Amino acid sequence: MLALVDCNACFASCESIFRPELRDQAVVIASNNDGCIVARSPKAKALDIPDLIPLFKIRNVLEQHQVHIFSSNYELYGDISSRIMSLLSRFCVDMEVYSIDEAFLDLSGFENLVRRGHDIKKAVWKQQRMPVCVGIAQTKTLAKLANHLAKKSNKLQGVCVLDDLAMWEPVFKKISVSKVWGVGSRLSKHLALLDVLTVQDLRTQPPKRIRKEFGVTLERTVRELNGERCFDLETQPPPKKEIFSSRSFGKKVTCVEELKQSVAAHAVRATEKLRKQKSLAKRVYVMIQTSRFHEHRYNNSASLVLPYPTNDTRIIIRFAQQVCEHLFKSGYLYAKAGVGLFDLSNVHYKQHDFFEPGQSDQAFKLMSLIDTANRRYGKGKMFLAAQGTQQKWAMARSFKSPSYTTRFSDLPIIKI
DNA sequence: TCTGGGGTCCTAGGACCC
DNA sequence: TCTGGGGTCCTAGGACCC
Repeated sequence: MLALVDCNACFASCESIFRPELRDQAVVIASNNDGCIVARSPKAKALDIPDLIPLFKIRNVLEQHQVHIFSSNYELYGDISSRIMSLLSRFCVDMEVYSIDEAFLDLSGFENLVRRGHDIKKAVWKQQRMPVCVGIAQTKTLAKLANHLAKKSNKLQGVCVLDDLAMWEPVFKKISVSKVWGVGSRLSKHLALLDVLTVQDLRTQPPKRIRKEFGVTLERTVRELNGERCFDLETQPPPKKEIFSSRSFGKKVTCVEELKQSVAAHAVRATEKLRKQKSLAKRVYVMIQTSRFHEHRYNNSASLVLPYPTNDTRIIIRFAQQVCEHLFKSGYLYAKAGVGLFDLSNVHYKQHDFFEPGQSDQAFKLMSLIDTANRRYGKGKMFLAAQGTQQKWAMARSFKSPSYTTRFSDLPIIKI
């Protein structure tokens, strides 16, 4: 059996660890730039403060009820999280850290599961002062559902074991299908058209029909709801396949230089994460956006194939800024920018016609040549630099494929 | 005035090749 | 009136998650 252990109001609970007097008060945590509410203590939930609501919309309510407002402190939460995870690992044979506040535990071989669940809950409270709920079932999807029930029902006291599924059918008939892991708002609406409204409705659909209508992922979900394991425990999380850094600005940005500054900062952050997991990136992606709520809108993004897989901050900044310049249009109030690193590979990735990470100086010289060519032959155009050595030719080859996405097609190729 | 920041997976359709 | 067709790779974008 699998257990899902999930912290209750994680960020608000983290703040309460060091200020226990907050425990029984209304506390909310705001996102970066204090934009939205991302966590609420039970008292705050009782005041009907919605999740993810922009702070400015309910400022009055917060003041009226003297709600404590915290800016989020992700370093702190990450630290507390890793201590909790290490504690949880002592309660199982295997585990998957699923998010900052959730973990799946493999409880194979344990007998009294209700008791086990309560032991876990008690230990995390006693040692880390973090309230958690525990859902236990045969599959991840069911464990998620069990956790949801544990959170909602007072009777269960924070631990729910879904073993005999037939017995739970009356409950499944009362839970909206949107509570199922993997079913979001769009899918719920689509399912409603087929009269699939509850967990029980979805459970009893023929998997083949669901696959045809909705795809393989939802088919797996249906199977999981019937106790058939389709999603494995990932005990060693695979390295990230994409790495992002993006953020809204505190203040709107209008000039390209400021935008490029922020893109550089994101490139640095993303590259740090890249190196941490010992990967190289082959593609850099940049997006810039005006506010979604502003009338005068402009969103654009593009990606660019790097000349060779790299984790070199200078190279990534340079290319990211170049893409940024292409995307930039003056006359807009930019609200957000981001940098992504795609097509990641292991550092030990060998492909003889690419540069090795240590050779970035050579590559950098070539970049300068390309720059020179850009300046000489016209701004906004990317030229191919190709000179004698094999390595440089190798770079040339990688440019020959349409490196830019469609917005950057028709690049002239010349020899310098 | 002020509206999160990450990620993953899947699919459709275009490009390209033989 | 005819203008292959099938496989594969790539990309954009949708949908979901926390």
